[in-house]
Amino acid sequence: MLRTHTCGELRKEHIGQTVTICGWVENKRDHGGTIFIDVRDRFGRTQVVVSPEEGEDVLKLAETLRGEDVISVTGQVASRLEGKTNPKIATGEIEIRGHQIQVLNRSQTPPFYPNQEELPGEDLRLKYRYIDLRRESMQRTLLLRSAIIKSMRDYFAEHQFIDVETPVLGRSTPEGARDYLVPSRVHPGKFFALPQSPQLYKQILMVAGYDRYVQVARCFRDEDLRADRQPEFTQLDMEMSFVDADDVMAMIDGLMARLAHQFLDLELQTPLPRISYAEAMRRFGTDAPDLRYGMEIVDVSHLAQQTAFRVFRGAVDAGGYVRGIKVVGQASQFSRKRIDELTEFVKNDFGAKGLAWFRVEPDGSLWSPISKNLEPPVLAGLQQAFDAEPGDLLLLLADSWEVTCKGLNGLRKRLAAELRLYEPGQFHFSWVVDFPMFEKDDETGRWVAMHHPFTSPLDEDLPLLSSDPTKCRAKAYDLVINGYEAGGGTIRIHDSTVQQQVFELLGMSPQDAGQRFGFLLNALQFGAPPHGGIALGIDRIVMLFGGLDNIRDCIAFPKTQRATDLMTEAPGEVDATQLRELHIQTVPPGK
RNA sequence: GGGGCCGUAGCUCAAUUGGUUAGAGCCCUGGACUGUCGAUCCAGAGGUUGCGGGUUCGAGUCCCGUCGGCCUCGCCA
Repeated sequence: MLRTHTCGELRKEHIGQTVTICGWVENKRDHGGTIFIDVRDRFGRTQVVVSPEEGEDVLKLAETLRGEDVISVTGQVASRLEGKTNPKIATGEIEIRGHQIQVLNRSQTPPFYPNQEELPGEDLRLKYRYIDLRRESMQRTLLLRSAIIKSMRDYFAEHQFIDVETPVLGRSTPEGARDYLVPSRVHPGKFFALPQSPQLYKQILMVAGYDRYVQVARCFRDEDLRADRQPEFTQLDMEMSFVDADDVMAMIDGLMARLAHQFLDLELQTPLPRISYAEAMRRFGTDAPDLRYGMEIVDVSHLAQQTAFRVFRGAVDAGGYVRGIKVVGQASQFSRKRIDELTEFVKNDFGAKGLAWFRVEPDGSLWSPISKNLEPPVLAGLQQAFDAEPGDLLLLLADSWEVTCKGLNGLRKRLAAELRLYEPGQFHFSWVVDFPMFEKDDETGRWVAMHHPFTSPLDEDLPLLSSDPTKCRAKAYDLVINGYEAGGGTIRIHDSTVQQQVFELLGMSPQDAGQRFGFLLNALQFGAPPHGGIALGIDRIVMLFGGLDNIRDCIAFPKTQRATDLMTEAPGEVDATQLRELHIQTVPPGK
């Protein structure tokens, strides 16, 4: 070892010892005679003092040091002078008298410093990620991530789960997200796909009798990025045999309680609250509602049927809805300009035709640019439906079910953030359950599986598979934390006739199904136990637990929004030779 | 593919309705200084205003295009 101690561990009790520390020069304060150097490693910061009595050589060397140089310092631990301690750092009561300094490596002047007060632009941080990762907050997050993953692994190990690795090179399955493809050199014209999740493998492990499987698995999806979405991300993937949905959720309840206790100092009440998909859509307009605050959606479609006002009446006559939310007591905060911004927001982002709004006047009446179009009983009905008090602001959308859901969810989230309807350290964990089995694909108009085609229907909904599949609900459950989908899972079909029925509903012939998932269907015929599981988004959980607002800050080497790596400049060009070996020809993008 | 915000010194930012030689702090270079911890003080260096066009007597500022970063809709079983 080149050192005897880290930069974070020396205390008063070490006074008198001769030690060697190594680290980066964080700061230098040169008084001409005496020089102070703060040496930093990931464990902390220690002050080194070089005074003239240490000798000409070491003093001269100390003068030349610059930020981010890597040095080792040998010297005696000493008490700081009376009144010169630094309570801001853990080692602030001591300092090292720098008898000997060795420069292990000089640093060029870096584009930015890890301790600079204003964060540089994110592109710079990503290009020089090795410097960005020296920042204390990045190190704190990666340490948190490491600790969370360790705790998860410990938990599952304690519950008899076996960690099994599954392939990264797999077979492309056309459903779901776009695949990242890997060409096969050995098989011209054929491709591997990187896994979107280890879904099929873990089911096969259940057939193989492993009973409880867990893996920290890297997953890949070639879709556009968001603040909470990366093209490669990490799942805590698990699967259990001989269980139903309650068992899987209970297992995760235990994990979440453990993590919340350990990392958030929060005692979760388990079982975690559950809400059905239908209720979530009705009350919050999303399958991942943020339950830290209210501002629930109110449906006033029944009133819209009683008015001649075309905007409202037209929406319901066309099979749509009039629904809205109430901003309590904040009407005065909403200028015309701000409401116009919200209107543009729902138009641009969710395809709403407009935004209707009402201010509740001191006398309790509703004022709005459109109130003259509404009959007094309708206005009274609105006020009653929203339980509107003076000072409240009502925001309504008259549109299809989907647009009212998306728009009101968007408004609700945006306003909650702007109006600070929740505290920074506040958390809400819940389950959303009873998802529909099927949803309509807007492009093709076909029915597709909402989760995946192996999801089991609810037992009581089995008859609906033949009578009214759209009403059929699935044994699917999503873990939602503060409005983010933190995980999702299902109980799988283990009955081949049910599986066939589902394939048929999805428009898949037995031949189609066999071609796509033959290996799984085969496996299911050789003694498949009832089984189910879940995958948790580790990056998102770290993001939430760390109080961060973007997933890149929880990943050591993330991609930009355009799915590139600014540090390595991946993706990059490859040699023609490589392409030839892979039997690949590239076609320039069409205009 | 659509909507939005941003791009000025190595970094973070400023620059009046379009108007003189584009400024500040930090960093960097040199100097002074024996107890600082955002050290201090003095001096200095540092600019293709992302890039390319255009409008104008005159563009960091306005217009068009383009590149890059971020937010978002679509997309993400």
